[in-house]
Amino acid sequence: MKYCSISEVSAKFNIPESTLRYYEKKGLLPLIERDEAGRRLFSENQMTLLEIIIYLKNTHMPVKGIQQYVNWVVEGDSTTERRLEMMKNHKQAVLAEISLMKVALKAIDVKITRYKNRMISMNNEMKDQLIKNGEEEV
Amino acid sequence: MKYCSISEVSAKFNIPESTLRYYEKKGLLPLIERDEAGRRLFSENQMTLLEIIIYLKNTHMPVKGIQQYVNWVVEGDSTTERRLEMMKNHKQAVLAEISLMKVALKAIDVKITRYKNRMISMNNEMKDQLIKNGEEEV
DNA sequence: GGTTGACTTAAACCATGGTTTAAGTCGTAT
DNA sequence: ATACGACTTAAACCATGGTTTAAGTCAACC
Repeated sequence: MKYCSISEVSAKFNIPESTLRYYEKKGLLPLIERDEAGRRLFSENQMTLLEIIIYLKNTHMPVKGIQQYVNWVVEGDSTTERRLEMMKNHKQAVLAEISLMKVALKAIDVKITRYKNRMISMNNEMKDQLIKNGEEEV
Repeated sequence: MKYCSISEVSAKFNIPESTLRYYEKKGLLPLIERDEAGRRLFSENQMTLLEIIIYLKNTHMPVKGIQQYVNWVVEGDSTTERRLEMMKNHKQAVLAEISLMKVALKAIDVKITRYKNRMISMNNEMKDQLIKNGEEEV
């Protein structure tokens, strides 16, 4: 089993060390061992857990939810059903959020189209103006 | 032009009145008129703006960004190009976020599958145990 | 004409999710 | 042996995005 220091984990996952300490304190990263000097040693398992924590964060699960999930992981197989329920619910929440974002994207696209067209007509008006000025000057 | 009171807007968009007041204070809802008694009157235009603000919030644009956008809207056609750029950038950010979420969803699906299978095997083990006990009792 | 109910304000308060600071301990390279 | 860099802790601090509170105004109904 290979262990990583906090700086290695920080570099690997691109997460500040302060955040990793904060996650430990909040119970998101449980049972981290220490070396003789008291420095954290992250096991493979913990890094795998960190990976899923990052996925849960990327899908906006609040820290408290992740905390609950991690507690259940630590508790072991007796919590499998609760974890299954949690992940199923979370999946639905994420799907709902994604579709909300997609609806918003459409509205944003409408804006983009409108602004593009406005740019074009403003451009045309400028040209017309130049031509008109040209005629008047001839 | 029809105007709405704050309670009507709150009900229509399902946003607390306190939040609408906060948005006004932060400059997200500019130029709101008042009746003789000092109560807010939301115009059609402002409600259209509120709708796009909600879309921008749903796609996680920070209040400061929305503020900037609204300032440009108020400023008028001379800011069309900047608004176009902003919306194009924001669209890319949203697409990136959605794809991050979709990657996470796959990891969540893996968990769901794993937990389902574990439930099944735990179930089977229980049945085996029952059968074994049955045989021993015969 | 007094009590409701809907609104107003400024300012204090809150939750979330970290980040920063200060003071101190190791282990190693010079 | 000492200086340096990497780490430790607890506690204070911060940004974001609201929400709540307290004190007051107004219009309308009874």
